[in-house]
Amino acid sequence: MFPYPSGNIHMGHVRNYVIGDICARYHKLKGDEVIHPMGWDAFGLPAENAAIQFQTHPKDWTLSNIENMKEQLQKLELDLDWHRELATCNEDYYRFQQELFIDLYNKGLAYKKDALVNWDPVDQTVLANEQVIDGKGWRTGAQVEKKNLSQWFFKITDYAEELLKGLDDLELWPEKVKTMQRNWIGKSTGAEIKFWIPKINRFLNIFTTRPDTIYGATFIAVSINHKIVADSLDKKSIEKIRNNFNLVNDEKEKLGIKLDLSCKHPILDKEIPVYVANFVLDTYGEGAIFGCPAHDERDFEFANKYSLPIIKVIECKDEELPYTGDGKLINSPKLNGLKKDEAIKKIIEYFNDSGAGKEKINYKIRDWGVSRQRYWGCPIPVIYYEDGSYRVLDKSELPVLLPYDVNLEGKGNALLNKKNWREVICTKTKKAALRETDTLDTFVDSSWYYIRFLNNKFDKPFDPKEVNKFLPVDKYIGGIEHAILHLLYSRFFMKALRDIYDLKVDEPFKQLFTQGMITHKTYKTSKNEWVMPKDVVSKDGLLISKKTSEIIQEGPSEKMSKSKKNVVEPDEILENYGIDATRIFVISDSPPDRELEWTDEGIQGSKNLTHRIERYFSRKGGQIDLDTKKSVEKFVSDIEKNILNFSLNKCVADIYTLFNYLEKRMVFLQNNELSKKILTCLFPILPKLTTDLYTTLFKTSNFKMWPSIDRKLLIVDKLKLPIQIQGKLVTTIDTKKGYSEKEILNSIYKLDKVKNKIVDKKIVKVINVQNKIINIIIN
RNA sequence: GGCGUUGUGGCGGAAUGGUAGACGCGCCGGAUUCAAAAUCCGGUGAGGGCAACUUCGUGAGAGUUCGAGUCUCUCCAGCGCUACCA
Repeated sequence: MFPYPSGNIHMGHVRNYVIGDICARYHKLKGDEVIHPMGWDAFGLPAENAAIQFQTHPKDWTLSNIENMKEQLQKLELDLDWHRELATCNEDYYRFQQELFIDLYNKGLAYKKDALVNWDPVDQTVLANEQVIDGKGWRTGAQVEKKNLSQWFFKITDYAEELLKGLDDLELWPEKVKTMQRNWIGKSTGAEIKFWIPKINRFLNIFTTRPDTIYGATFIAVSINHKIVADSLDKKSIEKIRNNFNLVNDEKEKLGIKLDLSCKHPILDKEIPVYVANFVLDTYGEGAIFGCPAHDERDFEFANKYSLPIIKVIECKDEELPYTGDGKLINSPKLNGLKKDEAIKKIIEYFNDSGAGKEKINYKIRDWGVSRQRYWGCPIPVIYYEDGSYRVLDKSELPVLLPYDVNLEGKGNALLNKKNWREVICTKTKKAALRETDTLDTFVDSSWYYIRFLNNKFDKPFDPKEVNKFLPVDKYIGGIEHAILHLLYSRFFMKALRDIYDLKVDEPFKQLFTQGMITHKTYKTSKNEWVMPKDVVSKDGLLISKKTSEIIQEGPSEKMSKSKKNVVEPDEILENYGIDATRIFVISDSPPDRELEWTDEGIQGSKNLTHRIERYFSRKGGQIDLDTKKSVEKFVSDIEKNILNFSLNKCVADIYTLFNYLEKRMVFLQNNELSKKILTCLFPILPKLTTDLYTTLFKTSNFKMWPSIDRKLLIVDKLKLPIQIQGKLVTTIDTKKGYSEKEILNSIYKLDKVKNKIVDKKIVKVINVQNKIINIIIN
């Protein structure tokens, strides 16, 4: 995943990109065609905030950050395709995004509507549902407000089913991410039932997953934003109710107001009351429910509070109420005796016939709101006429450039005040018009950058031939924090573009690898001030501050963060330990998908390993025999397997194992062909060191291809065969592969350890798993 | 509450159903050094034994199997996501 140019590379970036770099270098050595790009997710709010704070311009701030971070990445000597570099804030990127917007619009996948949207009062912009966490803005943490605004949306809901189904085929994605996406899409199967309201002469549509409990329905509840509320109460009363709802302290407390309406029960000859209730979500289903208190916890609570009847329709004990499990239907003439699933099937059939309802699938996912009331983003290519109508521009009218000269100090979106940019004459109608001042959510930028990487100079967004040839991305590496946002949006984009451009690609990322975060111990003074690790020294068993000599308390290891100051700077680490040691350490201590604790001992140990390898190749002597060749061959095979599995921590273990073995036997390979093999396999992990050593030993820095493995050398004939009695290990014996069971048993029975155990016993059975184990069963 | 995921030495972690603890860190001995760092050699799951050796041991309990860290079920704990989703 490409980074946001915040100013500096941090250790998380280093880990992310080193993992990718090792893969890329390995595949290049294998002769594979590798695309290993880098770019910048360069639009977004921090630039605007920084611009105001530091009296600069978002563009200048962003571009200078990019320059700085690029320099830092280059210090890491990552093998990146810099010719593919892109920044989403540059015209040559976002103009093509405007084309894609037009494509989406023409395909009916972008539309504008009035909607109750999430408003972040601090960032002064709308947020997508995915960007609201616990009712708070994902960046600011501010309580999100509801506002009714006219907004652009992408119709991700059209793809809900495909996005859900597609997850099953993403075998190389972590289960965790797939689960999160499944939950977010939130498919449920049930029925939509029509309830007739005689007084206003209309139906109320209600979605339920439990149509089998229809006979137990004793009330209806709708959301405060439901149409029938607006139709039956005046604005003042609605506001009053809304305020009452907002006053509730306990989020789960149920509140309801009875409307002067009642609904006909769709089967029984009775009417049930209609409430406005605070627990009914207006964004799910149609914003209305029927309450079956006997078999739903919320309905039960509500019914008790407002003394509504509770009718049991599934067999259970009274004290079990509300009972939500399966059971035999009762008190339900058409369904009595049936179990839940049968009852659901039957009642839906009945509704189909009577016209009172039908089977319905419902999704939690909502359309993606992409309008942002901010300056630093991709302008939406739309103009508005004085009568309020709008026109989406033609591609020939692009690009709509983001003006540079704006006043960011004012209130709201700076584009609103940029008159000479905003006011235009429509080229088609010659009428006066105003440009759309909202910009696109930055997640739109990142939803297709991997496509643009294929050809960042192309004069259209992409070349379908290249897309079909190279996509999906084989290996995609990044943090898990994008499990829903970026990774879901990108999947949607890929599918939408597939349908617009008739592409052959269904998914953007074939394999997803989520790397773990980097943690570090935290340090605090007695005044609760955070202290950076580099400012802490150990003295007489105490930790003290280098600067002030205050005593420092050590806290738990937590994710590196500027606020807790428990960070180490990549620049300093590179300076002190070098590229290779840094690379080794970020992959060595933990599997790459788990968290890694940064420690001084750890990075020092990695440094020592690089010295040791250097030293090894400077020494001479020893006899190269078959065992040496075999150990090198095994090394090649293990490293390869572990790189392919992202088990990079095991690669480091393989390195230690190899050198432990060679040094123990005092075999120093020097400029032997075996050294070539070893150095080639080490190259993806330790590019700098191995290049130097290779040059010294072989007078060239041109690595050959990744060595092909001689399978014969991987065969191990010598064998320590475990001998079990009753499945418990008794001893091991040295033998060779392909031993004869009969002969080996004879010798086993002579062993004291075995004799002692089987004396006076009868051997019932001997299980010989050839070359693996022998298990003797006695009675 | 729901879903997912993880539980293995002092620590990070290895183990296609077949010798649990590879490899590293730390620690303990020793060599080298005036001394330290670095380096090198040896040891290091727990209990018992002078020893050969022996018993126990992968969160708990059951099951499948000749054999379970690994598969199944039921719990427990941590982590993550989600949460009035009808």
